[in-house]
Amino acid sequence: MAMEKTFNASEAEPRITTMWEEAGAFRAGANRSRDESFTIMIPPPNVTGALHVGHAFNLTLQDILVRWHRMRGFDTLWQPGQDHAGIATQMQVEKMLAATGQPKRAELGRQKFLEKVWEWKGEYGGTIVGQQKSLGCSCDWERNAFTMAGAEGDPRVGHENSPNFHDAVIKVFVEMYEQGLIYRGKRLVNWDPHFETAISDLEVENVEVAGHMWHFKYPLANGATYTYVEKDEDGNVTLTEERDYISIATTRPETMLGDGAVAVHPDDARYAPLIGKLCEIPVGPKEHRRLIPIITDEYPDMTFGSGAVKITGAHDFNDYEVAKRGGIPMYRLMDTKGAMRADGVSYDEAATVAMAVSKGEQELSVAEADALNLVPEELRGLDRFEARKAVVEQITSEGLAVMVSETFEDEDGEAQTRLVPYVENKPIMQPFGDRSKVVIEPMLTDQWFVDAEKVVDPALEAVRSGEIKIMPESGEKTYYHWLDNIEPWCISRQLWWGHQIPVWYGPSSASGFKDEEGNWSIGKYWDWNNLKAFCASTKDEALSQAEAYYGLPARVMSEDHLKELEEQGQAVLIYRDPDVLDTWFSSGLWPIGTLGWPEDTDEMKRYFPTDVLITGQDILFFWVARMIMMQKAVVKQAPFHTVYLHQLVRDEKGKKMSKTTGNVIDPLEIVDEFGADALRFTNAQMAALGGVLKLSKQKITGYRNFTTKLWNASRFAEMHEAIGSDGTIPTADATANKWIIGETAKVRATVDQALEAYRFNDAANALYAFVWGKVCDWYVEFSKPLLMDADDATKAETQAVMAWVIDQCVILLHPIMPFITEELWGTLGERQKILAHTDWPTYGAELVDGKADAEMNWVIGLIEEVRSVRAQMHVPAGLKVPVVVRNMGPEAKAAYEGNEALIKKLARIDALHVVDDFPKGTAALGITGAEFGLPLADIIDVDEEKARLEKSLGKLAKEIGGMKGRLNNPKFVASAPDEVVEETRANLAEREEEEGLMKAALTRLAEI
RNA sequence: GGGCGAUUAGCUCAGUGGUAGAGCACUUCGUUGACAUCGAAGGGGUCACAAGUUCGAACCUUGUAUCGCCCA
Repeated sequence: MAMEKTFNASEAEPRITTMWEEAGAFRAGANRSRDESFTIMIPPPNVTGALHVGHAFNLTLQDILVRWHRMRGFDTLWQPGQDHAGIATQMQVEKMLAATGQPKRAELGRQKFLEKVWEWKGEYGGTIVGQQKSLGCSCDWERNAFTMAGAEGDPRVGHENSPNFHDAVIKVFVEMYEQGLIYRGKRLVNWDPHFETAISDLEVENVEVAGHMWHFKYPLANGATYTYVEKDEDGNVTLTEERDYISIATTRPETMLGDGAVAVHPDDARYAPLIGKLCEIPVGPKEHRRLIPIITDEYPDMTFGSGAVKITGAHDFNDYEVAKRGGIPMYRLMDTKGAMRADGVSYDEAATVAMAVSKGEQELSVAEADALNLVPEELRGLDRFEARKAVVEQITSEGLAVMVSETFEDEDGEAQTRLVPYVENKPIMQPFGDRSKVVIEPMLTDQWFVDAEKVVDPALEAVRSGEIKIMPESGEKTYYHWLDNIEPWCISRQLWWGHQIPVWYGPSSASGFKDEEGNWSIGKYWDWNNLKAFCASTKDEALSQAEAYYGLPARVMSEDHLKELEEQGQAVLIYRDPDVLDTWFSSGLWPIGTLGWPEDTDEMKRYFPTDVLITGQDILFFWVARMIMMQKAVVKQAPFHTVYLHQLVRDEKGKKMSKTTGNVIDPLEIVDEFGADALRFTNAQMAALGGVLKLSKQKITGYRNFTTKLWNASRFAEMHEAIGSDGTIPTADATANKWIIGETAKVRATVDQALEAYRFNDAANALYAFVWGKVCDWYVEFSKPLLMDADDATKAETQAVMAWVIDQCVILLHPIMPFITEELWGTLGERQKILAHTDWPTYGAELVDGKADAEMNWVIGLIEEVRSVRAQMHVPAGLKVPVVVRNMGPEAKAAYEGNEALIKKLARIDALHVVDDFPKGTAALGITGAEFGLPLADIIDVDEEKARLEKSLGKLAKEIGGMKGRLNNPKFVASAPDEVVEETRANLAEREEEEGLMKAALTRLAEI
């Protein structure tokens, strides 16, 4: 049955996917024929996710490596799975609840809500798996893992065989806690006021927005004054002014209420007399204006604004550091929703305490400072942006805004000047929650942290020592830079969907649990700032820890009953931390958690440590570095030996793809339109190490055309019964056959070398050039006379060679283009095994026949030269012409005679005449080994031919000049490697031979 | 401001010391026994700039310019 003219991807791909699945083709260890294992852990996509081009790219590279290793007989595992994605999933489910008119999250309560999440996950969590399959990903899908597997409520849908990831996460937390690597503390974190949780840096998008910079006067205490002097670069005084204030610029006036100090640079002469003095925050009730100290710190930039900055430690990351260094109190101003605080004592009382602190009369612990609400009554409860307006308004109306003069036209059109508050309109970088889209608030809160400094050293060492290699190398520099300056890692999230922190709290002490009358009286002994934490894998363990600690029975109180404490009796009550762990904490354990750790599983033994991690450069810190740190901390091993980082996939112009720009390419649409193979080949082809990834439909179209080309070459082979090789390397007599066998061997070596070095683009380009440029352009053409006009033996030989060559193309292309190749494999022969399990070839240079190689290159050169001259001399394409030759050397004679049929056909020559002299009007061919010419007396255009020859001569002269120059330089001959000198000599000889021919031809032309 | 990187054909990009490349686009020709999702031929480059190292530099060194990305 004749093959269709093109490959029908949309019909074949699902069919082949099913075939692979039914055959269990991708199970761990499938097609294994050797002991070495090869493991890749998929970077787990969010369970809420849908496949985008970045995934498609990333997955293509992984699949190429995995299929390549599987075909080579490695014990191969590509571990798939999904990440539970705390915020994203919670958000998705809340949306669904709203859309379907169900009760809200808060109304449902934690337990019920989590049931809904699990339901949702069961229904939609597998979406991306199907999409990954449609790309041809050869993961062991039966092992699909999930980072929440085994957690409370897990109904095991879609990740039936996942190891109990929850156990692994909890065990690691407990172990790290016990080793002192995890602690709880009050620190500044990125706070999302919409979701009311801490979020990671990764979930923050810094966006440049139009902002304002207000300039305010902070009056000096007690009406003090100083001489403010400004100088230019040369030290000339440009401004002298008596001032009773210090000028402060801010983009966030509402945070002024929480200022703890004003800082200036220690080298800033302008403010030197003010150091140690107090100044007034120009906002809040007059009678309770707070005074704050003027301190020095390296942080302020003397050249920026006034050079003085206000320090609000509880609401700004830079200020936080300054405040820590300078012992400046940090006053939190907002609640979890980003509104100004309404809790605590009155402003008067709070301000009085803060004043005492400023004056050094009192000290506050971090917790005490945090408890103090310094928001004036009239601003309490206001949204932070409303509060900003109010603060600006108050300060300005009081005349404490810095004023500048402005020109305006009065009613009569006269130019006038007036003083206006100095407010700069300027772009500022503002942090937004990537999901909530609200402005992120740096907020001082109680959170759990991994003491990263304590686990960073083994992770740094792993890369420094070469145990782990990061590609491209620039990634290693970035890695060092980040790890050398590592910050504590906030791992708690105020969410419900996630691994709940395995810590229970109780009172710090059980002494005095009974009052004088012997009655139980627990509640008043709770000091919320001084709790005892019990960290344990299970509730029962926590309880026994607590009982041992208190010497009394302990029980876990329900979260809902915190306030009923007093009513409880007969036991110490402890409660569980309601927060959950950062999703990255669990995905940090991905390499071991998916393999069943902490159980001593067969998979851990076989597949860990894994081999390569392929992921986006953007999560080097957030995931890769943390995985290395955690695996090193937990199992004392590096999780992988190679990290391959790639960039973001962009549109054809290099722009980020985004829905708002409308330049998003949907990989699933591409698969529908062009087939998965075309997308995959494009991905491989653009995967230059460290390169910018620009994807365009045009490029994909080109590689779709390539699949068609391969299909049609196979179709040709099929038409001539040149199919069904059994894999035996054929032997050949015909030079063309010998040659293509050698070319195949060469490309196999190139592809292996390229993949060995993760140079996917080199592998793809080599295969493209081979299949299209060698097999289709030349070998198929060469084979035609051999298959159709030659003797039976030659025909049979050529059939065998072509069958083998096409099979090799299909095998070598399989890792990049699995579908069309699997289809061809099935179409072109009766096979022992499916292509995905076919042995990868190992033949090499021994198949290259140097003589055949040289001969075919000479033949190709001759054909190209004839075609070129024909085209330039306007010989009609269909017209067959004779060729004349003289002074034919033995090699040229053998080469010509051995391939006469091909040459005649491809160059459209009807006969070769050996002559002593070229007839007049013969166009010379620049071929070595003989003088060939095209006798074109009737049609030759003398001027055109002259121009052509002169052009060739010009090129030759340039080349010859360069080579002669080098060879005449004794230092070149002395210092260059011998083979380079030899090569140059040989090359020069050939070019000079050609030059001779051209010159002779030019002379003859002059005779016409 | 700090860090990392880029600059090669009209476009997108390979190219780690030895004759400047590919794909696309462009021009001309072509229904030649697989393929018009094709074939043949062709045009097109001071390898950003400057200095240095070297027999030899797109490649190594230094500086300059411009443009990205990440972090502040």
